[in-house]
Amino acid sequence: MPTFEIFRTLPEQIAARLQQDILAGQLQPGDPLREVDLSERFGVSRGPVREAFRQLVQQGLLVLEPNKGVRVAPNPSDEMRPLVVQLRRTIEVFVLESIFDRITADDIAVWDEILDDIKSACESNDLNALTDHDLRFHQAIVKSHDDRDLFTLWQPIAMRMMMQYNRLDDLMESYREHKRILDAIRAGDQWAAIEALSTNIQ
Amino acid sequence: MPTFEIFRTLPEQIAARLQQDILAGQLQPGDPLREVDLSERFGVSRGPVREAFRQLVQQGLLVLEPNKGVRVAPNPSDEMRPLVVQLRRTIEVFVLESIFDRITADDIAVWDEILDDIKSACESNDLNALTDHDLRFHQAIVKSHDDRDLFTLWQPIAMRMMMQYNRLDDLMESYREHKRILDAIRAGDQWAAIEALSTNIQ
DNA sequence: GCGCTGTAGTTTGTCGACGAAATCTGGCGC
DNA sequence: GCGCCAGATTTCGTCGACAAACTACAGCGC
Repeated sequence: MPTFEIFRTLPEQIAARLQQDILAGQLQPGDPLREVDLSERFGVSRGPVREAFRQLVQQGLLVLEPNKGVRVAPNPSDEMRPLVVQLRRTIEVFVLESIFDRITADDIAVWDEILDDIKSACESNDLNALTDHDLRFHQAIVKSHDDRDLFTLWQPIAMRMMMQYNRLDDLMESYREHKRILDAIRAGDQWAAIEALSTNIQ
Repeated sequence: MPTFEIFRTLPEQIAARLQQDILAGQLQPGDPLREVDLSERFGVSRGPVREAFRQLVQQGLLVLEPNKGVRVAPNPSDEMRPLVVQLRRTIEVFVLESIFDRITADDIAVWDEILDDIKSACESNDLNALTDHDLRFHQAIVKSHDDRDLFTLWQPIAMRMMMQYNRLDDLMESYREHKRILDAIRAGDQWAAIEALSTNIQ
């Protein structure tokens, strides 16, 4: 029995941890992951680890070869990036369009907090933290849509982009982009919000 | 690509079977699925069934409530359909654009066979068979792209559409639409092929 | 030297069993 | 009759063990 508090299901916790490690580059594309290694590392049996693997496979972060285990997925090819960008834009713009007049002060408060985290990460030049908070920012927007199903549709697409998070030379630019989105939302300017969102996704 | 599906693993076979049952409407939205029932039905243990469940959850065909099991997912809301249509069009058009000048006679031969199946299903007014072959037709196109990852990205989106396959009054129209796509490809007319594909996806 | 083959060792795939959470059911108090 | 609580039952979550598939490598024949 693990000694730490359980917030979500065991497989979810494991998947979340591995996702961090992969997006942070501590696990490189091609690296093999063994079920026993991780089950020992997390102090659980192989079952939950296996389930976490399958989850991450569906999200595109791992690739599965039957009877051979999983490896960290290769980065998406350059050819595919425009497609993935277009798909992600389509979804997030759709969300913004369909909830824009229903956004509450609470929503904005949450997003503001994440924006602060983004700012901190940019200021301290911490790329890993920035990747994490950037993801959380967009996650929060997508999840604010009533239809929770939308999030499961968005996630694998967003993951493909997060795997190669090296678009900006100046990290601070990321903070400015997200601030522009949130400011536009706060001002009730839907066009500007969508414009800023589209600019941020590329 | 082989003309018939090759199933490597047990969970894959189970997932494929359940997918058929769901798309054919033999399992209705909201129906609960119990692990022991299916493990007995397929003569396997609960492990593989569990894994198949998780796979179908990620594809949007099932919904999972922790500690409560899985149910057949509700049909996508009408509000979401335009989004899903746009996403699926984006991907399939992308595939067609990026492989158009590399399509071989073998590719077309495979697609022709599936088109025949579609024709048969339309003629015998068999909606379930049509759903199945329609899915196979588009699967074959998407899978013909080098990047196998594209398929995993496409699948959950396509599934959302296949769950409500009731667009046409006259089934024969489906055959004509797919024939138009394939004829355009055969004639080397990229614009017409994309146009026909977009018409088919709605 | 080169390639094949068989064997040992590693890793995944599957299974049956146990414990935990949720649901159902019946009885009690009001 | 109605609502609530407790025990029984069902179902999921997790585990440890066994079986099957794959890998690596040494030995053999050519």
